[in-house]
Amino acid sequence: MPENKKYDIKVRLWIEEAEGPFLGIGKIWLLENIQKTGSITNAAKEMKMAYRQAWQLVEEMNKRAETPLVEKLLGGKGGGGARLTEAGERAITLFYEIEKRIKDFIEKETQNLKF
Amino acid sequence: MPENKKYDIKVRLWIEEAEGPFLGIGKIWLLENIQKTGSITNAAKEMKMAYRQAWQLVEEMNKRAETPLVEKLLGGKGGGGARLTEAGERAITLFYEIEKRIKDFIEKETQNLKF
DNA sequence: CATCAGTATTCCTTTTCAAACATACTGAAA
DNA sequence: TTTCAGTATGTTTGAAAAGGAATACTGATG
Repeated sequence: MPENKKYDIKVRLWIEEAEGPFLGIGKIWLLENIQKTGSITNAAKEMKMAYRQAWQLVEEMNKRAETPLVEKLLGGKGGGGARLTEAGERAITLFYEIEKRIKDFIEKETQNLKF
Repeated sequence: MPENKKYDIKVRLWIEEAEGPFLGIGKIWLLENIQKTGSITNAAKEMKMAYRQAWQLVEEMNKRAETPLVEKLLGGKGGGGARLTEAGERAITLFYEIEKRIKDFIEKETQNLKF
């Protein structure tokens, strides 16, 4: 009688666009942190990620979405900041919705895997 | 009227086990090539991957499956070789089955994404 | 018109991780 | 008992990505 290890299915999903991967869970987290902190700088700190990279991700998202997901405020009181556009907020919601549907499906459909 | 880019959902799935990721599409391809060529060396060549790495992947798979997926033949005429065990063959089938079910589901469930 | 905090951007260092290299080991068969 | 092709394994190298570090830019506000 074999010792019966436990195996389960993991899945990672992302939105793809003509030029390649467009939006995955990493960028979604970044969006959430921008929403929460009001700036790219603080979002990056929160995630222990370099500002440089966070900024690049935002650039890419904005360029490749039909309409920008993040609105950036330059200069002024507090130096500026960043906040989500409506499209940005919708992106978060939509992503999690899709993810949940898929994960629920997987949980239902796959059990007792053996290798 | 916006230019309507096309977005779709991509998914990558793998089998997870206590110690982490256990079996994804990369290892499945390796299994298939071992099956096809009869050795790790030739499978690796086929995939333009270093023998060393292919061998390590096989080791890992074998250790972490309940029963080895690849049987290795050492020395002898032709130097030996490798072939799939029954468990190895089942792994391939099972993996693709699960993948197909999930991808079909995604295709049905998600269309007209907008960002 | 100086300040200030966040955005924008370049450059350089470090880390990581894959690929390449090198070298034993194995055992059937001639 | 030599050959041979594949397995087994350590070491080295190198390229790409991540991670700082440094610097300029922006504009509301006092």
